[in-house]
Amino acid sequence: MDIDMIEISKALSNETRLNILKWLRSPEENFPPQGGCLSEPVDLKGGVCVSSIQAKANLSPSTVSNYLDTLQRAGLLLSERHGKWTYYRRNEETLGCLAEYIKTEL
Amino acid sequence: MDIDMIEISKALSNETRLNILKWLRSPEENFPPQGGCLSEPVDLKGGVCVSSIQAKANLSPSTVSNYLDTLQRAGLLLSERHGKWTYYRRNEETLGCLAEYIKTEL
DNA sequence: TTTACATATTGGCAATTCCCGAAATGTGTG
DNA sequence: CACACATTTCGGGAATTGCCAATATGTAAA
Repeated sequence: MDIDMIEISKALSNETRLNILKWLRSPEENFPPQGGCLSEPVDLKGGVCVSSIQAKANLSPSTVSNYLDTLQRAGLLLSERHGKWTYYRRNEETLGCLAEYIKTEL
Repeated sequence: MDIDMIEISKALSNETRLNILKWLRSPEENFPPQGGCLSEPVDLKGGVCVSSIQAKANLSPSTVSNYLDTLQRAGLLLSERHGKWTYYRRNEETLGCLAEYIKTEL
């Protein structure tokens, strides 16, 4: 697992993106139940769809979509598409490596 | 100790600033001996003067001075002036808090 | 005080980021 | 197929950052 510290830092240097990461720590506390419209039940692994995140962030859909993409390209989020919806969740592996990196290499 | 995650992330989202932080982990390995021109011996606590950092970073003095200021305002560096020289060193307290913050709050 | 040197501050242009609306794409439904 | 809806991509104006040269400030030595 290699940490691109610059990409990650850029991704983290925006309040909304930081909040999205924090909200996704407890999806059930911060977002309505997910996956209710899916035809088949799927394990969403705590993932939340873009529109739920957009409603909470109070920014335009395109901005939120861009932010989620930024976080994903930095390796901080994972996404999974089910039907019309894309569910984003935290990538705990990268977040763990990040804390470790800061402690041991930065 | 409060972490301003946005300021810190902005400070870390530049390769040279990241390198400066890493170089300052082992000043004696990365920079010439410091404080040799001072009239009285002082404990520099591993601090390195701007010109030594500038020589290694290979950027203009004003850019490096700005970068050091950015890192200090984010709480990542400490500075101490002795004579004509300003010696910068890592602020390990903030760096420790940062790793802790990422692990427990981000 | 004059000079030299270390550093900090200022001004400015190029590049990047922020955030949006508009348009495009993907996907299930009638 | 046509339509509605979720999301992504595109284009652009405002704000911020990157980096420099020029200038200003602080400090020690001549």
